[in-house]
Amino acid sequence: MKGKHSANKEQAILEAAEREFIAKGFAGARTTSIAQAAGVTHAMLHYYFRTKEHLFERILDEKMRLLGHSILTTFGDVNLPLQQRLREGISNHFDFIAQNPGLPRFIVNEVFSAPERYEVMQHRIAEIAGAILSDLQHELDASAARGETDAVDARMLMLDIVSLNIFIFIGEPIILPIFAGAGPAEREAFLARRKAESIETILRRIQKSNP
Amino acid sequence: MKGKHSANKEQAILEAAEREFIAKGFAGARTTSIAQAAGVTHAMLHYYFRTKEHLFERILDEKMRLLGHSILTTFGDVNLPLQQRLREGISNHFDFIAQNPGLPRFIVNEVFSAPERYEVMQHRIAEIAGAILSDLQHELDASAARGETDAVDARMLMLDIVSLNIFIFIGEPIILPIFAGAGPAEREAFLARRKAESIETILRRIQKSNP
DNA sequence: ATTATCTATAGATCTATAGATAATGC
DNA sequence: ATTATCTATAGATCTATAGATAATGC
Repeated sequence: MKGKHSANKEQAILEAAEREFIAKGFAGARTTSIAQAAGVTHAMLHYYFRTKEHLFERILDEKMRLLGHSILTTFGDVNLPLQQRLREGISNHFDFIAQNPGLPRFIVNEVFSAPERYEVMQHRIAEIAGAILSDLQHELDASAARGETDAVDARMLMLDIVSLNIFIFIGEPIILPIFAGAGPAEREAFLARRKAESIETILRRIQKSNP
Repeated sequence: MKGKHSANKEQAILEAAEREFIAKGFAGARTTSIAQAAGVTHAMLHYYFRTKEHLFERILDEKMRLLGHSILTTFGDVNLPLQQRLREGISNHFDFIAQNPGLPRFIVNEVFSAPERYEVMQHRIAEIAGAILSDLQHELDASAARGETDAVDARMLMLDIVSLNIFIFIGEPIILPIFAGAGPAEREAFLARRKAESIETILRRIQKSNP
């Protein structure tokens, strides 16, 4: 059984590791820096997690689950009318990313630099995505058949949403200084505009062209 | 003056370094691996470029210029009508990224992990972007005034284009296995669809809603 | 004479572990 | 008795350079 104070240190290491890994990636992260940031000696890190790799995978797994979950929220409430559902889904997805702005870059990088880490999850993700997308496709087709919207491929629409919502955060260090400004208030305002823009762009994407 | 064979080796080092840095980032790259891939002894790398940092900046600068240039192409031929201009600009931009698929991720990562490297270029980029955007805004406003399109903010539209075009490539190792397939033919077909989707989405973004 | 290349190694990190000591729970 | 923590250090890389040797251009 774990001692009372151990939980603090183990947790402190995990939190410090999350910051370090997300900021610098696996290769750039230093176990000594993590230990220092967590306020423990370096040996403790190996006591709890054996290796750097081990600790890293613990963080990566958690973050991958988080990101996967965020995609699900994009589909919103199934009981709402199509446009309303999209509106809410995009908004929820955007808000989630805004609260975890470093997440997409972190995952994409680590999957890229070590694809084998991702292979395990791939099938599971593909399965879930397939199910949800075919449901969305049905709804899109029905709406088009009623003449309320133009026909569109659900997969393309999904990628449009994710692209519009996520790219800003991945490119933030380049984009923000140019388009917004340094202050946090300006950042807030800019993000609000981007969120509205995502929604507007997607709704126009399915809007009937020649009524 | 440089000896005849030196150019080959120096160039070989640069090319190997580009691959290594883009694949693994600054922290993950190994000068020994670069030398080996270039077919030279490790000492040669330091003979030509003194330090790893030096070699890296050489690559990063070149790639940044390249990416900056690619943004310019997005604005296409100024003499064409608005829709046509956007169509061609988006297509050119997409094609450029498709030929340098690792570029956006590389730049974004290195800027993120060392923002001070980017500060120098920031002002210059902001200036160029500002000039081009105000020109595009004029054209968008004129078109809206003529009642041909809906009004839209040029900066938002630009970010929409860049998001839609680039995100696919940044997320490629995650997206492609799910949405397309492993083969190069499937990749080609998928990319063609995405390019068409970018264009369609942007044109619909400015399309007049209530004619 | 200068430039290019190689061998060998110094010096700096960084991860990981061994082994001793302190704290905790039964 | 078991779990947590610390000190000290081994062992593995990795970058960088010193110093010797070979190739090139004048």
